[in-house]
Amino acid sequence: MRNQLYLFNTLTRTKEKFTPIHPGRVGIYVCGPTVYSDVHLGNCRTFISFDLIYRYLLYLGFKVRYVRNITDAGHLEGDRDEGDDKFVKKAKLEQLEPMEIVQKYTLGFHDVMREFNTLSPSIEPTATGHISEQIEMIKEIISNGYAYEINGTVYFNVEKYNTEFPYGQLTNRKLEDLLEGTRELSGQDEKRGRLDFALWISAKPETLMKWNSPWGWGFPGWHIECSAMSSKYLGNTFDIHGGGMDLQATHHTNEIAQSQACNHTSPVNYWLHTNMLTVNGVRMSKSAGNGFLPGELFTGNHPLLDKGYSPMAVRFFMMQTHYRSTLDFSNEALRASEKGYRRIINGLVTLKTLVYQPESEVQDEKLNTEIERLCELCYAGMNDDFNSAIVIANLFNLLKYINSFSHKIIPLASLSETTFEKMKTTFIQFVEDILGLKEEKFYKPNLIDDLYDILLELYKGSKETKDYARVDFIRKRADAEGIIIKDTKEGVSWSYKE
RNA sequence: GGUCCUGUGGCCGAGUGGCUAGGCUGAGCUCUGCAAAAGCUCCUACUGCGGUUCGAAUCCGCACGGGACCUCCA
Repeated sequence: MRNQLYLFNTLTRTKEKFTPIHPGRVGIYVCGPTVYSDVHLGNCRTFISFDLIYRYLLYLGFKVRYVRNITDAGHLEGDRDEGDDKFVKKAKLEQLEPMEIVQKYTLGFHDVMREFNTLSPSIEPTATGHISEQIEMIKEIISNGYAYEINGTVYFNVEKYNTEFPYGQLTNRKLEDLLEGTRELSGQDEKRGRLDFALWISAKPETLMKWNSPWGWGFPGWHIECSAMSSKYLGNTFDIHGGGMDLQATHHTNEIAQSQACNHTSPVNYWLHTNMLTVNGVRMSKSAGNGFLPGELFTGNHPLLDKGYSPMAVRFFMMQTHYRSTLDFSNEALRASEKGYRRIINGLVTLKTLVYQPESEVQDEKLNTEIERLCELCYAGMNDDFNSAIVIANLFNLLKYINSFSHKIIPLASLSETTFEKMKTTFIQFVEDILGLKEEKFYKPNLIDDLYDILLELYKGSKETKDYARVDFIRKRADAEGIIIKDTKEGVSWSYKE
């Protein structure tokens, strides 16, 4: 394990040295998507950022249990603890069963995550699969005196909780300030406190997704699922909890309160929050309607896009920025990243072909030191709160040398074999294993067809100049690849060898 | 209104109390049949005004600009 990992803890608003609860093991929970519609690029950024974090923890040799949930129930529209569940609303719209919606968008989400080359979490629990755990937790919170039931709905008593624990700790806010930002309770409200939130919501007759509970038929509130599932799989106190910054004030604040009220302990040691993706300076969000779907981005089929950008170019684009900074989306920025990504990958391919051959030449002491230094800077970058931007900058610095070696501008033998190996493994591991970038050979869908066309043109040209040696060569090589080149009356074409 | 964050070169983006990240773009050079790639060089910034300091873009204050959260959202 290299040096020490530091990470920015939202709870303390400082960069802290990372010390896992159990040496060598890390438990991490990340709030996953609500699968009632397609994930947009902003959602993807969070998951890609945590993929980087997960990958680096693995790289450091930790045994990591990475839990990322799927929210497939109980997520209300609006803040009044009434009205339909998002899934039901969408289901009515699409004339589908709620679980059909869940299935459709869960699969879609997984496809997108795969395109972005993210590693799968260790456990991907669903809210609907953990209803009883949530009910048990709510029961415990009630019996501990932090929640009350009214007409089949259970509310968390924030003001009472706040007398013992700092409710607004995660966003550094006092209860009075929070209260100031909320509306007066109207006569329709049944909850007692303005900040109280629902743990369990009573079902209406038309509610489709409902479960029986001690408080009657209903469904769980949004926040309780994460508390229930994180404690189930990671314990009452675990190492890292992550999510987008937009979840900090409400969802995560409530999660802490629930877990504390239930388990009498603070649930998480390190809270990590990723920043937002913006479009023209404004946050990308579902409600703002400025979200890009990954598919639109890949194909370029969107009014704001000049062209399509490949998944790896987009991943690289995100990696060039630190996860806690906002990232502004523009064609110009994306184009720049696309080029940068290709340079890195070309370098990667080049590097893999480089073979060290010691020569009698004198080694360059300073060069060895410099290369070693650049390698160390990559580790230092990641250890400093997963600063992938620093890593990439230093990879480019290394790339300059890699290209110089490859072009024999600098003789490779001026490096010691140890330094060469270090450069090689550092570059390859950082690009592939940590940043999660891979060579996209054929992200251009028609590339192979186009290459056939080129081949056939060469073939035709060779026939015209009666270069039969070349003609035979092309045909033989194509045949070896399982492709038959045919001269027909209509012209030259090819088919698969039968 | 409340609570915060932020303002870096043509663009995107790191970072730090003094040792000028990096990428993209543009210009030039080397190499080169042409081209590409690659290497080298140049364009060298930190919103404005004060203050602290031997020294600040980096710390503090004020002003202005941008944004987030406080309501569903990664």
